[in-house]
Amino acid sequence: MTQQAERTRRIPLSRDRVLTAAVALADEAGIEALSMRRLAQRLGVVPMALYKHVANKEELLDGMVDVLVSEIDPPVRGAAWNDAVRLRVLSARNALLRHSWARQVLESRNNKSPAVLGYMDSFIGMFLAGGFSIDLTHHVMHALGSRMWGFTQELFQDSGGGAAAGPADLGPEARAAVFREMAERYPNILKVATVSAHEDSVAGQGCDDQFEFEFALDLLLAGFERLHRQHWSSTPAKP
Amino acid sequence: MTQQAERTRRIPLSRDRVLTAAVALADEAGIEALSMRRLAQRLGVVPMALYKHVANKEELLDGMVDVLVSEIDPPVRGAAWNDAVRLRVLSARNALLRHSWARQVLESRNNKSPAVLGYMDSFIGMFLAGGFSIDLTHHVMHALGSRMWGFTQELFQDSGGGAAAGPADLGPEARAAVFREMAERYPNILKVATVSAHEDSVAGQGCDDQFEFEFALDLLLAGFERLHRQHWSSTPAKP
DNA sequence: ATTGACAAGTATACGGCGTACACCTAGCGT
DNA sequence: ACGCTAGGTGTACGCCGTATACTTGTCAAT
Repeated sequence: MTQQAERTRRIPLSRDRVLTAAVALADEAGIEALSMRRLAQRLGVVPMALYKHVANKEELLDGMVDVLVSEIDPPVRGAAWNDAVRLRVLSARNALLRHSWARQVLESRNNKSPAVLGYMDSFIGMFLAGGFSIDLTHHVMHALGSRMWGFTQELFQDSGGGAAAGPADLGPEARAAVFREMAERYPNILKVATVSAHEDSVAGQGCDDQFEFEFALDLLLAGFERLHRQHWSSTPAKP
Repeated sequence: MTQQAERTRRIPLSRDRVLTAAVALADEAGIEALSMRRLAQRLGVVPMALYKHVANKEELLDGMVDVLVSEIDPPVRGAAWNDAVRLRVLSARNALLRHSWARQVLESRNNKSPAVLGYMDSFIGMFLAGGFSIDLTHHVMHALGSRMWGFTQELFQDSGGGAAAGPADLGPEARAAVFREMAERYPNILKVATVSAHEDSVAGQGCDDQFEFEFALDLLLAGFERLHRQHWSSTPAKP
């Protein structure tokens, strides 16, 4: 009976179950809250049990990236290269935005899993299918960089008030003082921050990240197209 | 005498000394080896002594970024905007390349110190001085993203052999097997990897990171220039 | 010269982390 | 019936950041 009860109650661990739980935990509690111990607890298991399914925490993170990659749509078929690339990147971005930990984890990984290599391979394939030379494709991939994953370093996401000021909200007079100091010390930041702010707040929610992302993406894609049309090559002459 | 000896032997700690030592330690031993305890040891002091000069490890890292920023050249005066931007970015890149920890630390920071804000402000100033609209400048800064700091996510820096394969060097027959499997599973990666490899190795030291960086940078700068010339605006029409 | 405030450095301890290692145990092919 | 093995356990180690409470060395005002 005890065996029976336990058998029905507890489905055995597996690499997949571990990875899925890790993703869920990181989604909910943030990547900094993802520890082997907490993950084990969530799975109703002792910490060391995880090590029967992943070699160590690094491999756990690699596995989480694989989960992420599996959520990216395959390339659309029969589209022009630029549409294909654009859609794929935006699909990756959607996956990324669903998982707040993804950017940080992707940035920290060096060794590529088969899933990651597969994604990169098929990504490269879109340019080659579009008639790009291997040479140009190579450089174009570098130029895309992390934009291939649908993200870039965000510059202005900070907490508004200048410096490492303070966590507390400020009264209106203090706000004005901060504003005045900002205007004096960082006049240019203030200009771009206010031009796009709909609220009266300094550096409010004025930045539409999605717009910024697509702006830069399209700028690059247009540049790629131009180079492709003029048969650009990194080694201009061959004797 | 004892006092005298100790006074001469030990110059007192200071925030600057702490930050400088932290930078040196991270330079030499890698960022993952930088702990408060090790840093204290290097300074001949008990760990908690550091906390009289930095609030916590986060602030230590922020301070290290400030050191980094201080190594970036100021903008050249009297140059065209694109030359100014280009030179400044490459100067930042040089500073970055001197400190292997810089990329990772910059990526992880959210709150900007005054030094960082100052750099951004003067960076923005280069575009404005070049006649860019505030609107375009804003989007252009986003498009640059981390390239402002002289880096991008490196894509191909991995350890050659596919997958999370193994740490050991392989014999020639094993190498060939890996190669064959790569060719089968990741044909496109293999193409771009081999076209730029001077050695017979797969994904050898074929990538000239500096070239790739400048390639993408110049592509973006050219795009910026085009938009500027045609008076691009994110809000095309005004009633 | 004495004192006493204050800043700099110390000592100890806590809770958390990743994970090495030895152990148990259930289920299965023989 | 038996032993192998895969999966799960218990304990322990060394590291980490840092809270708290202490000593000590310096110097200004008395």
